Amino acid sequence: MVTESLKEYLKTMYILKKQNGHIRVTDVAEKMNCSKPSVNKAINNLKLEGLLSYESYGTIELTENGENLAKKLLEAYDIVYLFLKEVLGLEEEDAKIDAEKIKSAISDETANKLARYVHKALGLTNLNCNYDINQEKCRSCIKRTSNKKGRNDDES
Amino acid sequence: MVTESLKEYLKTMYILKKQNGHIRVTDVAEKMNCSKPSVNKAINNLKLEGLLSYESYGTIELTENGENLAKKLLEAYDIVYLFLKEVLGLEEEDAKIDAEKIKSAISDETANKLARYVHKALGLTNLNCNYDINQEKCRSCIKRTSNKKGRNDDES
DNA sequence: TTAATTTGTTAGCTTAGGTTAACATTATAT
DNA sequence: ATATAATGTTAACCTAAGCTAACAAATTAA
Repeated sequence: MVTESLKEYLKTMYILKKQNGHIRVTDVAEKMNCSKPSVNKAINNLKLEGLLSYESYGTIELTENGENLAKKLLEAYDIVYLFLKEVLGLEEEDAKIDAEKIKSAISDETANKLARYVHKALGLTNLNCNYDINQEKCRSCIKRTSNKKGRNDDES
Repeated sequence: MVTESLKEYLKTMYILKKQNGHIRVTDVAEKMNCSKPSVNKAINNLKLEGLLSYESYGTIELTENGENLAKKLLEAYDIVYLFLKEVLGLEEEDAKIDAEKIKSAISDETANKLARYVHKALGLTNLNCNYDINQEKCRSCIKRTSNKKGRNDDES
């Protein structure tokens, strides 16, 4: 079973892979504020779930399934963060904290509806944007649009 | 420590008290889809936290602290539910499921900002409404206001 | 190239939250 | 009033998630 905790590890690993090109136990432990043995346990469990491949002292690689799940979770984080910060007007730090918690709680359906809503609320047009955490499509598209606000073609 | 799980029990007990006038182990177990021994454990822990008073085979009563916390949690549930259903347009069942999860995840600050936002989004005026789950102030005020929409005095 | 440091693993423990089976108590119906 | 049913409790167990201490492997510096 992929628990909430395991999802956190998975997401962290995905980000580390993008940032550093590799995933190390130590780095995961540091980012997650937990011990290395805890990371080890998570690795074993994620491996059992087919979300990553790993052999002792080897390199950690997310499988296709693992990467897809990580992306999905990160997309949810991103859209919730945007909503809290840009729509509700929370402070950045508060928005991050709550987005982190909310993103694990919501269904795909809710995430999708929220994405759609946030885009409209902020006057954005490109709903096919994927909120890619790395390219930060979503945040940049907000910055882009905030300069020429008012545009808002309705297609829902 | 008042864990998420304990909060669920507390909230359920508060509702049962309002609905039935009393709180019984069996009813809590049924509402929570868990065993009676689990309820027993929760009772002991909530008692340790000073959130309810109880003696074996006696009656369960929330303390003032317990009642206040329960109310706060329920208010959060209500406002999140409203947002999901009325603003995002989720199906009732989906909204309930996600509201249940989200309400435990968000900070007071987020709940307040969301309440404010939902009221504005729906054209409501009485922001001092307390979203009392029992009197359903909030839902009824929506029904009330939806007949004379357009009114919207800004005071944030 | 070997000693020191960093990184990863294992073993054993703790806590929170849940379970079932068995028992105790209280309430109800005859 | 007492047998039956409903309700509440206890004991013993399980799992997930974390921890520390100790050890093993790999990397880096001397």
